[in-house]
Amino acid sequence: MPELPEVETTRRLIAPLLVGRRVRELRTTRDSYFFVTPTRELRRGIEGEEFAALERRGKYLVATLGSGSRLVIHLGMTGQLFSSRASSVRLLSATARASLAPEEQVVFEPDLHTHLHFIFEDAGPDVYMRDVRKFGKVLLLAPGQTHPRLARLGGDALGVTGEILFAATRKRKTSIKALLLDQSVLAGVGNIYADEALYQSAVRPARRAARITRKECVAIADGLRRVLLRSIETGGSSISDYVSPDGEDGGYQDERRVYGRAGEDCIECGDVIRRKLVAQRSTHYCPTCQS
DNA sequence: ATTCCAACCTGATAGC
DNA sequence: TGCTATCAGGTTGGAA
Repeated sequence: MPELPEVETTRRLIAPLLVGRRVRELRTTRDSYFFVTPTRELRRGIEGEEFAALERRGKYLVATLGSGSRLVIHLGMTGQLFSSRASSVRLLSATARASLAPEEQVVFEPDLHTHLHFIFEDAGPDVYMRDVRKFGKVLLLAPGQTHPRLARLGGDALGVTGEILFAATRKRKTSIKALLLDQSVLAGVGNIYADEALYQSAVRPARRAARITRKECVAIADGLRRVLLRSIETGGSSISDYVSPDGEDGGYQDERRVYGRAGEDCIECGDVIRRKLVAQRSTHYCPTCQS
């Protein structure tokens, strides 16, 4: 779920819990696909270091350490980065939820999905990263070192313009939806916001990119920026796993027009929202409003 | 060069 | 109740 608005919300709320604090201990789960950098190296590079800055690049978080090394985190599909003070049922498995008494206070305890546990030298809250499906990624870059994952990224989706899209879509045989999801074209757009932006701009997701007019490219760029900014304002979308670092749900799931609304009525025209596969991804659109 | 597709991993849910 | 099949918001690498 974490797309640009969720990652940006996470960045804003977790930055005060990282920047200016020195790590005393980093606990991890066992090495796996999840860790691009082996855990021993991670611990060696991070313990004793102070976080100097936290930036976002597309859906990646990049934390700079005092040493000049950079800790790169991708939340994948189910990644959660949060404070030990966070309290949310989204941080628990369904079985754990079911055994909760009504109104019982949720106290988070690290479980087998909690892959990172930062403990700091001061007495403030710990920071956790949890990721059930392990599609997330963690890597540590030496000072000045780059990585193909970051090098490949296109411009940030918040800075998209009609001209950028128009240039990127020419001679592309693929669908406009697939193009929006391509992180080397635009960094930060995922399945939810691609569908929402295409709805806002009245363009069908399956349309061939090269056939989109300049005017439509402007509409799509405007739609993207509007949807992404509004979602950031509301704290992102909490549809299945996403919670803010404080344990709060986002608000944008209540403002969705198409994503996950197949079979329901279009807010604008009353026609039924459809769902079909485009670019091998579940895609939602209004057959009347979008053409 | 571009597009497609399986793979990575786990859990929730629907259907039998 | 239990089993199986299907589906999930992402990205990669290699095949087509």
